[in-house]
Amino acid sequence: MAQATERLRRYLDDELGECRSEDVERRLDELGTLEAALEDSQVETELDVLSALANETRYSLVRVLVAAREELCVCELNAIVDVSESGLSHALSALVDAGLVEGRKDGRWKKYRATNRAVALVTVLDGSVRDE
Amino acid sequence: MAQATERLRRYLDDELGECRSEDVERRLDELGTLEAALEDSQVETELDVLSALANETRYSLVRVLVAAREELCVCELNAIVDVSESGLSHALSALVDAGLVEGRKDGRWKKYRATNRAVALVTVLDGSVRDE
DNA sequence: ATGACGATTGAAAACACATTCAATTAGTTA
DNA sequence: TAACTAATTGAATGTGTTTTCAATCGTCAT
Repeated sequence: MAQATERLRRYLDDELGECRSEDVERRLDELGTLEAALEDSQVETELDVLSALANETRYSLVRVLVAAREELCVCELNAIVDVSESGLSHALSALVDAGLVEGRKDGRWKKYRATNRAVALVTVLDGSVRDE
Repeated sequence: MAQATERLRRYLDDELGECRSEDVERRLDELGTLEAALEDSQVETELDVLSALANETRYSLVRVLVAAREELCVCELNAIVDVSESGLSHALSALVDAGLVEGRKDGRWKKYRATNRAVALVTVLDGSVRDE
């Protein structure tokens, strides 16, 4: 960190023409404010959501459930992804934890549907990737 | 797969009251259509974007660059994250590959800014996580 | 030119994750 | 109750990712 702030001092010196140690302090403070703009717990949740989506199996499931606009049975989702029955169950469990899908038991079948969160994210992701 | 479609047949039988093999075929076809609604290459890109974001170091960088609304020097970003100089460079490189940040060389300094894609995703993610 | 500095790169080590297998739970039917 | 089926769970393994270290590239100053 000592090395790093020294470099920052030189950078600010370059940018501002001059730079006292209080300028470095101020900049560090500004950067810290940018980072802390959001609660830690919320950032943590966002990372959990991203981690849940960042996997081919799970993302396929979410995409299909969003596109379906209705709940689908596990036995139907089985036809979508290329993992074992157990792997599918693990995937769905992770998506539930991330608040991306909701599960409901219906007799001996279990059905899952996409949450609003999943719809919003898939929609924006589609849009932001389509128009490069 | 043989086992799986057999289960699907029983499920459709439950749901429809009856189920011939053509009903199973039709349902499998419908599910395939849902999955294939988007080009493979685009889904691949979306997964790359998600993978790039799904990491504490990289997500912190993106958040700060989005919040900053201006380009920041690598030496400034160094103060944000808790990795080595080399680790920071690797992280930024991955973000560039995913189209989430853009880099520009300015003399001996290098500056990065968030792309529209990054702004859109962070914004929606914030919104969708805030209102549970 | 030479040295110092900012930043990046590639390879290795440390670490985390996804998938499977085996066992289990819970619902349904006989 | 016992047998069957749908789905889940936990542990283990294999695979991929993150991080660091060392070396390198480009820029600026002397």
